[in-house]
Amino acid sequence: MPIPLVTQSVGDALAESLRERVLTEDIKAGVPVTEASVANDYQVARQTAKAAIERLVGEGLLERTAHRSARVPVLDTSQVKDLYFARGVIESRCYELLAAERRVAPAAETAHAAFATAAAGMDVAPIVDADIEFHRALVLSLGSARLARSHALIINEMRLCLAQVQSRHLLDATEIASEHETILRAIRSGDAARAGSAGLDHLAHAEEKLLEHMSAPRT
Amino acid sequence: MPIPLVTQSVGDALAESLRERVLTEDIKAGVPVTEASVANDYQVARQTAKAAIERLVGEGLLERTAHRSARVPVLDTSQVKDLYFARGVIESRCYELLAAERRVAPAAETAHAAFATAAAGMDVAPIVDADIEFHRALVLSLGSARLARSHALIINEMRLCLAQVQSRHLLDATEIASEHETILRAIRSGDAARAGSAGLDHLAHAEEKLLEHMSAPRT
DNA sequence: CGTGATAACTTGACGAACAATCTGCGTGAT
DNA sequence: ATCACGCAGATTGTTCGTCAAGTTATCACG
Repeated sequence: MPIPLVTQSVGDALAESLRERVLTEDIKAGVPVTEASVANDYQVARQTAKAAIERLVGEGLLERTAHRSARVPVLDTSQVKDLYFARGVIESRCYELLAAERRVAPAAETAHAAFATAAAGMDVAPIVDADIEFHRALVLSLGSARLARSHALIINEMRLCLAQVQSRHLLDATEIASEHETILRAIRSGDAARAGSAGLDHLAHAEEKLLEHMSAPRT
Repeated sequence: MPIPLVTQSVGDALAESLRERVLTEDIKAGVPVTEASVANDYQVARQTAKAAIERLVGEGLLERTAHRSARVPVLDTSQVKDLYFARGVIESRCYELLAAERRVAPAAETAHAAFATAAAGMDVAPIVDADIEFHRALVLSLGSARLARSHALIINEMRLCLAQVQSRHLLDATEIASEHETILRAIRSGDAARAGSAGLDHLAHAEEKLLEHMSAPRT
């Protein structure tokens, strides 16, 4: 069996960097991301920048219409609802299936512990990352590449959305941790129905707070 | 509200044509799809061909490693299982949710009827298309753009797989139609559990026949 | 107050070029 | 005969320059 090496082309690295900058709100929503500006910022050819931008468009992290600059999409409430809905469809079934196997991946345990650590700190970003990582690890532990891919697409858009809203006001780390714990316990005990519904509850809470926060301020 | 117009850039049209050729096995699995050959076939620049190829790679319809030509992936049994598994996760939950609303979209009814029409004919392709369309319509009727997108990705890979296998031997149109009918009835009657399990059964049958056919011949 | 023309900006697509890399094949040594 | 080596061909990665086409905003004009 060949041992795989990880190499990265300039295009790959560019797309990755761009994706991270979008997800961390380093590139803010609404401002145009022109091919020329990206090419200039990274000192790459316009074609290369174009390819990277198109890749992100394909992932839903940028949006663009013909002959106009790409922008980070601003998600309105209906899109947020769609995001949570789609995520709920996938995740709740995943938790049910995991419960049927009574299996919790070590990665999920790790992420769960990491969340507690992050929650102790003052920064918001690590908490969000740990939260996301927890759910990603659970879905990933089912071992389905396609499912993980679909989930990753949705999760990334959600990260985008969480980055846009100043999420520091709306997350209660203690509550999130306890909801995660509930999900894990249901999975461990083999209670599929409860695992699924706990997942949905968790999402519903997050969605509710997020929507509430989105409609309130004029920011 | 603006009325949207549909225009297509060369790149879009190229990607679409290429996708169709891949899905219809016009471009056969295993044979290299070089940028130069695509550029030459369609009389477009290599960059344009490259962009289209990269898009299909992103959709999982082509695979490629650095500095090597793209090829239509040959799906082995483990990949087929993954495909059906991921599809089952999404579709079964979708049918449950539709049953909760007791709602069957007209498009699904249309597709169901179209399946019967196609089944009467001798060609296999229309039957496969109608089958796919039936499931697509059901998922789409939930109205979630993200979910539809995830589902479409998986469905397309599955079309690829069905095109590769000479599916004429393994599908019993009558049986498929009756399984579809079972799903619809469960949804209409509001029986969520039965709708979900009928969906899973349907997929399990298809998967079983497909795997059986894949392991048998030496082709 | 619209209407239309103009200019600036941006993307769409092309063509050519060179580097880096993979592949296969022939050569030569063992 | 076989294996390692190296070389040539094919293919992608990336860049540059150029032109066409489309979008947006401005501004003069009727």
